[in-house]
Amino acid sequence: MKQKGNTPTMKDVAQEAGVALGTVSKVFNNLPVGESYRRRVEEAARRLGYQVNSYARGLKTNKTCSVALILPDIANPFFASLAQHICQALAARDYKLILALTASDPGAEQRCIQMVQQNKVDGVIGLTYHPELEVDPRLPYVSIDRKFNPGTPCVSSDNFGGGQLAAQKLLELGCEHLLFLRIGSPVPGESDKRGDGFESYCRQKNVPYTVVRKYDREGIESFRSFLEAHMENGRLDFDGIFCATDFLTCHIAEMLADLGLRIPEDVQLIGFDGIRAFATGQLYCSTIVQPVGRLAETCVEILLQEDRSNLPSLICLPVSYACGGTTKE
Amino acid sequence: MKQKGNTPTMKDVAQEAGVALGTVSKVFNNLPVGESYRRRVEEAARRLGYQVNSYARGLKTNKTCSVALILPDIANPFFASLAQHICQALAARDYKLILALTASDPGAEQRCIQMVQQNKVDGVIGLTYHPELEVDPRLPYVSIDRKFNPGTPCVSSDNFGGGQLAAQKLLELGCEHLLFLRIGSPVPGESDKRGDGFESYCRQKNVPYTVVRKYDREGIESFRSFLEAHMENGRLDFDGIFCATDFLTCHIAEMLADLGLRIPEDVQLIGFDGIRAFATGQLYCSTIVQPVGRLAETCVEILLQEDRSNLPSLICLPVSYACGGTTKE
DNA sequence: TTGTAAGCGTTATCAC
DNA sequence: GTGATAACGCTTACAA
Repeated sequence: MKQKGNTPTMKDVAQEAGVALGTVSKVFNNLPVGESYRRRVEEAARRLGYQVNSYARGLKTNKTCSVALILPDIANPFFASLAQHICQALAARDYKLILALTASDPGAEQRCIQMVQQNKVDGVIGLTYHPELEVDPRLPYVSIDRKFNPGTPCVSSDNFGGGQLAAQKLLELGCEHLLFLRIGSPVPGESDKRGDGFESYCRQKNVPYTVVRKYDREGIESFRSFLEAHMENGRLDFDGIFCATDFLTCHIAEMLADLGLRIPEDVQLIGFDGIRAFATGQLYCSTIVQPVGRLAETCVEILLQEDRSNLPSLICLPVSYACGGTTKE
Repeated sequence: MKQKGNTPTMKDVAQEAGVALGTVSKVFNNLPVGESYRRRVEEAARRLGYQVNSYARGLKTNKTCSVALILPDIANPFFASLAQHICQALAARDYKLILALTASDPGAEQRCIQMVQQNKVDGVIGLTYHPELEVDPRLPYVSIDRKFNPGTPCVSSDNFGGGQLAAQKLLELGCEHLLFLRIGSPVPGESDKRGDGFESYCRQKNVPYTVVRKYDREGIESFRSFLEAHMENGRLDFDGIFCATDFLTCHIAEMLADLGLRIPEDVQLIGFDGIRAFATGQLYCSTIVQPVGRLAETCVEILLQEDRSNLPSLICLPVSYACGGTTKE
C-alpha cells in the first residue's frame, strides 16, 4: 500500500474493460455476471495486475477475514506447534493470522487487545495471564487454558483427567511414594487442574502423596533444595514424580541425576505437554500428551462459528499417556 | 468488526463530546488541539469505548502498519526463533505481524503473496523456495537466504564464511579426512554457500575433502548407505564432518552411533544454525551459529527504511562457532 | 484554533 | 443483467 506508483483500482479495471464499476465488483465477488463481461473484466484485471483492496472491502463489509492470536511467546515448542496448527486451520478457511507475542506481560497483553480491536479482526484466540484483561465483549474471543467468564469460551486439554492419568500410570508402574511438582503463574488457569486431578486420584486410591507448588519468580532452581532435603542415604523419599510440564520434568531430571539418582530405575518421572525434540522427533520425557492439533482446530471452529448465541463455556479435549524414557514403560 | 451492536465511530465521539468530527481526528493523531477539547474528546472516547478503525485509516492514508512474514513453517525452532524476533522488532515499531506458513510449497507461497498484496501490507519478509515467485515490484520485499534480483534485498548469515569456519575448526581439532553433507531444496539459495565456503577453505589449505549433496525428496536416510559404504574395519573413512544444518547433524550422529562410532572421539561433527533444545537451552551439536536476532532486526530495518532508492542487494551477517559436544572442543 | 467537505476503494441498492 | 450512486469511517486540505 506504500507503493510509489498508483495501485490499480476497480475503477481502473472497469475503464480498461469498458464496463461499469459495479460489474467489476460483481466479478470479484462471484455474483452472477454475463460470461463475456466476466472474461473481459478478468483479463483487464490481469493486465493491470489488479488486486482487491481488502481494507476498502473490510470497511464496507465489516469483515476482515483475519484473526489475532495472542501468545506469550513462540520459542516454547508447545506454543509454536499451537500457532502452527492455528495458522493452518485459519488458512484452510481463508483467514489470515495476526500474531502478537506478549512475554506473558499483562501490559503487553492489554496493548495487544487494543491493537487487535483497532485492527477490526473478526476474532481473537488468546493465551493470556492478565487477571483482568479488558476486552470488548462484542469481539469474538476464545481463551486457551483460562476461563474468563461463562460468556467467553475456553478451550483446554483435559488437565484434570491428565493429572489423574499421570497418578494412575505411576502407580501402575510400581511407584509408592508420589510427588507432584508445579511452577507457573500466580494467575489461576485451567492447567492448575493437573495437580487437582493428581491429588484426586491419589486420595481415591488412598495413596499418600506430596505436592509442591511454586511461582515462576521463585525460579526452577528452587526445587533443588527441596529435593536435597528429601534425600536420605542416597535415596529419595519419592519414587514417582508428576511434573506439571515437560519443561519442568527435564530440569527435575537433571537435578535428580546430579543427586546420583537413576531414571527411571530409582525415580520415575511423568511430565505434561508432549513436546518433541525437533531434530529427532522424540519426547523429552514420559508425558501426558496434549492434543495440539485438536486444540487448534477447536479454537478456530468455535471462534468462527456463525451462531454465537449458545457457545460452550469450557471445552476439555482428551489427553493421552506416552512413554518417553523417564518411566519404566 | 463482526460485532452485533454498532461499534462507536468518530462521529459518535464527536457528538458525545460536542465537537466537530475533524477535532476528534486531530486528537487521535496527536495534532494540535485546544487542551480542553482534547480532554473532552478523550473522555467521550473512553465512555463510548471508541477504538480507531485502522481499516478506514489505512484506506485513507495508504499505510497499514502491518508486515507479512512468509515462512515454510514454525515447528523448526530456527524459524520459530526468527519469527519471534521479527515479531518483536515489528512490535517495537508499532507494526503488526501477519504470519503465513507455506510448508515450502510453491503454490502456497504464491497464494500467500496474493493474500498479502490484497491485504495491503506495508512490506513482506519472505523465506521462500518458489523459483519464480510473482510479486508486485512496488511492494517492499526483503528475502531471507535467497537472492531474487538486485532490486529486492536479501538478508542472510555469512554462509560462505561459516563454511570456511567449519572446515577451519575441524582441521584445528585434528581432523584429516573431511566430509561435507547437505540435503535441501533444489532451488538455489544463499545457504548453498555453506558448502562452497567449506570447499574453498579445504582447497586453500590443500586438504582433501569429499562432498555429498542431496535433495529433500531423497530423504535423510539415504545418507546411511553412503556412510556404510565408507566403513572399513569398523572405522569410517572420514574423521570430520560438516553438515549443512543442525538437523542433519543430529541424524548423521545417530547413524554414526548405529555404526558403532564414537562422537567426538572417532568422528567430529559440526552443524549449522545454532538451534538450542528448549528444555535445557543446550545446543544439539557443535555448530556454526546464525545470529537470529540480528537477522530479524536487519530484515525489519531494511524493510521499513523510508528511502528505498538505494538498498543493498545482499547483506551477510557474521556467524560464530560454538561447541555442542560433537567436537573435541 | 475549529468546523466543513471531499474522497480513499469497495459494496449494495436501486432504477434501467 | 448492467450501470449510476450512496454509504463505510477516516484524514486532510481549506474555509471560517
